[in-house]
Amino acid sequence: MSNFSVDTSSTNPSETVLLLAVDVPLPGLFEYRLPADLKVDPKTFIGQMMIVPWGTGLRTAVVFDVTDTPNSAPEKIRTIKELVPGAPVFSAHWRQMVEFAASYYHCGPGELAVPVIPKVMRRPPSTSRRSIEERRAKAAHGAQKGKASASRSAQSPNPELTADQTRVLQAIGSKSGFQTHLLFGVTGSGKTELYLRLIAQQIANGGQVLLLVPEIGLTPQLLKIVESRFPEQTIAVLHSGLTEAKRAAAWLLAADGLADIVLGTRLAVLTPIPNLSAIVVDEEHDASFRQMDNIHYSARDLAIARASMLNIPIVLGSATPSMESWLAAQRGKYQLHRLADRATGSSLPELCVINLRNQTLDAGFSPTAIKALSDNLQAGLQSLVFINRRGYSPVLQCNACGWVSQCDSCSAYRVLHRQNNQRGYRLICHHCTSQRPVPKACPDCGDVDLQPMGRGTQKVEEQLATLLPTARIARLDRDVSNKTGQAESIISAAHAGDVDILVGTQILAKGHDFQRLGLVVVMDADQGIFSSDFRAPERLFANLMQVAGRAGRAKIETGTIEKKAQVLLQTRYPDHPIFASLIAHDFEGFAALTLAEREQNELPPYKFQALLKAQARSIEDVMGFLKTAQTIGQQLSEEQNSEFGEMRLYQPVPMPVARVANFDRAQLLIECASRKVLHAFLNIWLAQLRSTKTRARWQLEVDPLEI
DNA sequence: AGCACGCCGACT
DNA sequence: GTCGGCGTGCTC
Repeated sequence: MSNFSVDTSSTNPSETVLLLAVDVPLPGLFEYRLPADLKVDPKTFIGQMMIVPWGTGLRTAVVFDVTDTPNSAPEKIRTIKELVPGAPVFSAHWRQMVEFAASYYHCGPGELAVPVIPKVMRRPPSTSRRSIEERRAKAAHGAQKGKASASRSAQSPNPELTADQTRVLQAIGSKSGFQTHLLFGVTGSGKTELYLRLIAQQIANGGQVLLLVPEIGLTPQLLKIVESRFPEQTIAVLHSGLTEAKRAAAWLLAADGLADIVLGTRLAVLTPIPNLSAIVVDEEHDASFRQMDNIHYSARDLAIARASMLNIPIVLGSATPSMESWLAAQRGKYQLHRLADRATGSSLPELCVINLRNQTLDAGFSPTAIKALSDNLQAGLQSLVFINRRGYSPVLQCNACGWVSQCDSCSAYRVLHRQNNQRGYRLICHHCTSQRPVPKACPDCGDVDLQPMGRGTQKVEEQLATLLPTARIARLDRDVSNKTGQAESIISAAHAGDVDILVGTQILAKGHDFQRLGLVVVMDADQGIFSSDFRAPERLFANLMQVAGRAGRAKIETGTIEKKAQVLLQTRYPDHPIFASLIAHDFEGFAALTLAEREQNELPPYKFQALLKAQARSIEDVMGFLKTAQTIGQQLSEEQNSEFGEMRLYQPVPMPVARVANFDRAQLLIECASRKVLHAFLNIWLAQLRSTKTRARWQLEVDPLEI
């Protein structure tokens, strides 16, 4: 206890105030005063969680610092309502990381800091059902009990490492301190086993390990593997599908240093982990590491920043690394480790490209694909059919006058969906989720000849049933997986062998092992080849590799003959170089080609980008704002002796879907070869934009993924 | 982002 | 005459 007291009388010219990260999308920290009767050194509150008045209500906040020289006028500074007892104290390292992230993504520190705290712990103590101390005790008890029951079950023996795995494990272990390792290997090459070995090494030394995965809800296998390998250890699982109470319990185990392994999705990257000694990011290329609810950040990049600040190793694993990571490895910034062997001994699947041109298709399938599906069914094996469109049909059209099922709030069509339970159909907009019944006759001309154009998962499922009447067919897409339990039951039915053909979207490619999978059909491999988004081919390659990986996980034996799993890619552009790389399972060739193209066209990862997005009720307001922003930016870069001479500002353009829910949307891309210059520019530019009067709502996205 | 204030349309 | 839509402005 110090005698440092807080003088609230306004005669004192300098008073010590706390600087807090408050959960609002405003830059910087906010100044608050301690209650006058509290005679405690304000510094002792650094890192504590507080409830503070904000506007008319209350907000959760974290104390980041103190200052003797507040910026606000004394009468503007409000007093902290209360301290949240029992909350973990956020370490200097954690605060540094949040401040780094806030400056990098040009958002408020509180926007990042507060949402990582479980909701039930963020409330004022008086309104909480359970105190944090109670939660903590319960979580620790639960973890203890979990260990006890786990240790009774036999621990699965560690599999023998391949020569490749041993070499990589040694290479990673030989480097101490911060190092980004890029672990490159196809599905089944044994990346997971390496993660487990690394984790074992770290926890043997008393460290905590953070394991980040794309979407844990869909990959319970990994959790099972980790649990069975570490029955004596405490594992904190953090993902968006948990109940708030469970999330709080797991989070406390991590934050109190009790969890040996923190297994989580992107949300977990900012979890306080006091003894963090290594980080693993599985499927580092995966887009789901990006964007949280509102703020767009890359969990992978933040994980690297975190490892760097703590001077600890980080391992990024992928069969198809992002171009950013691959280039960093080429330049020696990351250490590249290749895992060439297929550790499970199963062969890679055979990929075949099917030219759709001049072919008579049946239900969207080429004759080759239908024959393959039928043969695979005869052989008693399972098939996966990929179609990247939800619903029955992407658009409903009037054959007489050309009317289409345009959404009246968005620049998109309403998609025809078959209702899950009833027989009926509805038109649903995938952007604003508005629904309409299917009109009996054309709203424009009254003709009754309304035709569904194109096909989605529902139609494929229906048509396949006609084509192969004996096959047991199931469907898996977001519409199905949104209904609780439905996705799980379909997956377990597929695992149990009760499904012959599984039709679905990309959701199917992630982390499922189908033991008797003999065939994968990709109905339309073409989206992405001629997309306006320069990253589309990269995503296509990663998706197709992942899909192919599904088909090659296990050796399939029919009778005495070993059957190689087959992947059929239907395309109208069979000569596109992407397919040659795919057939050869040659990511490196694809990456070399892609990087050369990116360098030639001055695109990331050779350039750094930021995207200013704006929306308003009228397109004039949106474009007006972005034009102003462009002019301001242009002036900054053209000033005499400007350090921003190399900044490039593009013309504002409407977004690919220009209108959503009656808001017009447009964007302005800016780009620079130097990250440092880009961020210095953004700081000045954004400050000017904030003081620009406009009807448009806007936000900045750093390192945008989709343009 | 919330939340309050303020100004215009369709209803008990 | 009001309820409520959302446009606008403010938050230490």
